[in-house]
Amino acid sequence: MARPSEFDRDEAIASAIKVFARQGFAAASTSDLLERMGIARQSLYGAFGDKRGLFLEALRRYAAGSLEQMREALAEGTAAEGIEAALLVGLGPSDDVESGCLGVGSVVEFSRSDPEINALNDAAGETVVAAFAARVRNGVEAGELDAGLDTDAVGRMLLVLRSGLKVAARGGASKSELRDAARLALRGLTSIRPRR
Amino acid sequence: MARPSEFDRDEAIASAIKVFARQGFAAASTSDLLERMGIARQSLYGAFGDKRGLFLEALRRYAAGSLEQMREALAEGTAAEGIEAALLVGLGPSDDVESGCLGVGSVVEFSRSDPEINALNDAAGETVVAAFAARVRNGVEAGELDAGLDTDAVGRMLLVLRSGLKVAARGGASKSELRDAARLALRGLTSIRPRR
DNA sequence: AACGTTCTGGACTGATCGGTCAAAATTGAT
DNA sequence: ATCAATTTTGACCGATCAGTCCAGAACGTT
Repeated sequence: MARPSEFDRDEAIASAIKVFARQGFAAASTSDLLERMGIARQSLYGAFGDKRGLFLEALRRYAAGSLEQMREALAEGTAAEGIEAALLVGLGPSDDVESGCLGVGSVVEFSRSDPEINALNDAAGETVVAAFAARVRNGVEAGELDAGLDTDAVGRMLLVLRSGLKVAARGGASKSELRDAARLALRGLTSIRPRR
Repeated sequence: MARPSEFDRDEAIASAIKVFARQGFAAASTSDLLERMGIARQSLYGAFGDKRGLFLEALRRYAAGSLEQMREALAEGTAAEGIEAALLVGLGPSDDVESGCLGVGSVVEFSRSDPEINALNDAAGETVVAAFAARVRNGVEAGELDAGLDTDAVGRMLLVLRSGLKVAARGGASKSELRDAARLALRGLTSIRPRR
């Protein structure tokens, strides 16, 4: 048999996520990645093909982890509380001032120019929307949210809102500013309100 | 006297804005810029110092233009209509599928790493927030919006929302999806509603 | 212990990066 | 027409980029 790998693939990807999240794809040099991942050049190309392959793997991993975080937060308290928690989880300068969201980062950096990245982001977005929508339906059934809501549309709005919060966090907004913004945008969902 | 410039500075900046908005700062090579701007290498360095200087100039110009667009849209119809229009102006795939927002793009790309860019974006953000807040106050006085609102906080929320919409647009969202998301997030602002 | 296999480290490659330089070209003023 | 000033042009620079190659080290198997 052959000599086994000396590095842990999961740890290496986790380190790559940090680098990509802070610097973006283009600005993260392979040397940066190798240094932070603690592996040799050949190991990277052997294990991930090339820089883009590593990025795709990192994006997949990040999306899965991010979704899991959101699902947990979403289950908290009332529907409004859970949604607010899911919108804010992982944000704010408390974690890492310079570290951004790989999802938002890749959408902004690549737009629709890379089909594979697009497919990944589209799928991740739909999953998040579905999770939000399910919690909204749940809240409506519990009488916590306005019964007249189009739950899918609300799900999409919440994804938009979360993207905006991530941009604001990356721009330096404080946790309390983010929370206030989230609450204000959520006002329209709670309780029955007169139609104009 | 000396030989006059052969290129129009404003046009050159406008072209640079397009390149930077589509590709970001790092991925836009000086060769890309020169080609699209239609000027020679030395002209760029003579007129703008370096690539970053050109970017700063482009960002300034873009922010001013974007603000002007928003002010016009903001004045339309009722407060809610104006705010919705301001949130959506310039967005959607109708204009250019690949062209993004230089403001959001630079925040995501640079985070807080470049003080000069940060100062520009911070100032632009505050101006937008102030414009939104003023329109909200106006709407409250006209009885169109809930009187209990913290208008500054609403202004900040609207900036967050606009960032999110720009990300969604860059990700390929349709105009109607963007409009629906904006309206849902604005529901909480219109008319008096019972406190939970 | 010897072998085959795989991984590691570091030198290397052509391409491209942002930026500079010097000479030619073009202008208004005299 | 000549001159001073300034832009343009295109060649050029070292640095860095993503990616390749190869020799040697480290393993499981036998």
